[in-house]
Amino acid sequence: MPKIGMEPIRRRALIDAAILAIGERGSLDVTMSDIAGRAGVSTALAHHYFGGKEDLLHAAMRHVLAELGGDLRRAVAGKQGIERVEAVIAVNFSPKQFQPEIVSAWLAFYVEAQHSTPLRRLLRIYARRLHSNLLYALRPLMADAVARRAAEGIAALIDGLYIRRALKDGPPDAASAGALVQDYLELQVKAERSS
Amino acid sequence: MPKIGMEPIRRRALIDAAILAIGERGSLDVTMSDIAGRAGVSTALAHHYFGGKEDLLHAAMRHVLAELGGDLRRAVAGKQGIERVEAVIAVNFSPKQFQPEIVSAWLAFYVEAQHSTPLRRLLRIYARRLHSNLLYALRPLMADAVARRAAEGIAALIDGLYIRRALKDGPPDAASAGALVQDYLELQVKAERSS
DNA sequence: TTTTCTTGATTGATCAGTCAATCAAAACTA
DNA sequence: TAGTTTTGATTGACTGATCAATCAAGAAAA
Repeated sequence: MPKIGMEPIRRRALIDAAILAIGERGSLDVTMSDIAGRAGVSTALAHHYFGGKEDLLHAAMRHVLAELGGDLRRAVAGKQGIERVEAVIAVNFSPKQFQPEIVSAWLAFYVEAQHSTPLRRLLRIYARRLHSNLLYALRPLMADAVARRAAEGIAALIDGLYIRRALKDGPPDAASAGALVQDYLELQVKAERSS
Repeated sequence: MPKIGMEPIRRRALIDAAILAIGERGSLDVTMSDIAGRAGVSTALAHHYFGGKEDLLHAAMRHVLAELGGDLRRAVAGKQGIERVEAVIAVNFSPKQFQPEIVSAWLAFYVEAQHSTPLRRLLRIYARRLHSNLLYALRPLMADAVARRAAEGIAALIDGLYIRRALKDGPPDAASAGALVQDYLELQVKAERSS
């Protein structure tokens, strides 16, 4: 039943399968055979479309990153100040992004980035964008040094809550995890007002 | 030059080598041959003393955990309230614990714990102890619900800063990472006093 | 001599990656 | 239209490399 124009369909199926496999296993230590099987094709086809395992894994990571990046861009569009920060937090704890499989995949990519320069570069770009996003929104609300620290803290809190989610430890639901970060933000803003 | 009583020496050397290897690689995906080589022995000897790879890795993790646990117990001994919380924070960002290799090893263990029940159990025990430690110290300082949230937040912040350390992102030195958590603690305490 | 420590060599399993062959739609031709 | 060729899609079978685990044998103390 081969038809023309299968390529984009297969690529997408393989990427989705890879993310799911990585998310379930919690690490990049998955076999091509597992991924291909989930996508309903042979390993040879995965190699045909992606070249090698690394390429497929990197494509999967780029997909996860682009997905979050897109959500983030849409969420902050036109927003300023505290509303903008709240939007950033909300996206990170949205049902779509805070899914256990996606969170686990993130953690796996973080680990891999430690010894893969291209992956680290990708993550660095995303981290920088998040940071400047937060900083831009926080600067009108507080002194520069405080804003920098707050941005740093929010980013770290999000990462920490992601880890704890992957381990099924910590706050069980997205809502209370998000509330915890919101609370941190409010504390910083209040402290600044009373100074 | 085999002598008697080598066992403890070799075990220790192999565990140290394993931690170093895991820390450098940033994941548990290290070979017995690598570990044994670092310890200056053959792979066969590693199997002789530890049975299998898993056992050695678990022993390494238990060692890292025991080390931090010991430091923690010593640090909080006799301390109460805010001093106790500060001691907990200080230990987590001490030069010994915040070393890049140790931090990377932690991250690797976190990842592995996602699909290893015994490892998850070990981590869970440690996490609980940390949590109740913080809670016990925070309760006199603030309302119960607030104390719980603060404990949750401090733990998540520490984890988040560990991740960022492993990725060489975020605050570069232990001091400013620790200061960030201290700042969070102070905000919570101040907010409580003014309510 | 016995016991403890140690290893080289080997085995078996797992996997990424390759390749030549198949299949079926699409495009072309008479 | 009917037949033929081309082309993209797809796979099973194979290869080579890596690695955990085993084992029987050797070397040095006791």
